[in-house]
Amino acid sequence: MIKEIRNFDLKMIADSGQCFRMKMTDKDHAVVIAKDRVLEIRTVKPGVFEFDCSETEFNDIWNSYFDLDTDYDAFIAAVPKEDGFLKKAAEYGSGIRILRQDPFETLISFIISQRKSIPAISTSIGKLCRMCGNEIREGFYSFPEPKALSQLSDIDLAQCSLGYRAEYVREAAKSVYRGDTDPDMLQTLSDEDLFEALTSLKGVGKKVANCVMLFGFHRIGAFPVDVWMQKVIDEHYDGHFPVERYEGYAGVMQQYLFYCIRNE
DNA sequence: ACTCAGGTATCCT
DNA sequence: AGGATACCTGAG
Repeated sequence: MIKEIRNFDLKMIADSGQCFRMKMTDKDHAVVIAKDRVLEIRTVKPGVFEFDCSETEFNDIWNSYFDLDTDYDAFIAAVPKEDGFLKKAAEYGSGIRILRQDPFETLISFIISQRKSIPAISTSIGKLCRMCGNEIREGFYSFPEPKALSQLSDIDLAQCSLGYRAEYVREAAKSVYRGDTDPDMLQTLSDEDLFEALTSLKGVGKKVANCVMLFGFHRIGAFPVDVWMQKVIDEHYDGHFPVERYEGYAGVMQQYLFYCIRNE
């Protein structure tokens, strides 16, 4: 499958921090694991990509996963010229898209993310998948189902280097497995109610809830503020970022800012 | 060996 | 309400 795609850069997306299961295998090859699928992508030349899947699979799965029907130029163009910093950041990160990742995987991944470095997060998630995901291809494992994850022993969880997050992960998995937390139901909630539902889970605070909303439920108005974002906001926005100016898509701006400062 | 990491719960005032 | 503190462990 050869596709011409605007605003799509493999390395930018892999490094954007929204996803822990997409890796660059070399300069222009990426491997993504999502659901029960593994996908390899190659940059043929700027703006042109080869996907190692059928056209049907591309249309059914990956087109939506990479949010390819959304016009990101419009987001970039929406930045007012008064905000030179964001303007520059949006140009710099113009290859980023907000992936439509699985809600359960995103929830667990960002619970794990607290007080961990990105490499450490990837390691933990990789161990979890190997431990109780399905081997979908030689050496590649799917993200665990809620049932499998909720049934891991303390020893199993400790082996995944979860530390004090182990209880959070187990309880969240249990809650989903029991049906108390139902991703399909959550999807129907308003942003406010979704935020409430997520933060009612132990180990899910404001930042994690916003990441899960943005990356797992595609609520692109969600605006996660972590230590990096706080630094930009303090240094460039006098302590307050005008989220209200970007009502409904502030999360896209967050990604541009985040990517920019992480790579400057 | 030593610090710090994409935070959160809990315990204060 | 808002501020301080402990927390598991791997990566650099």
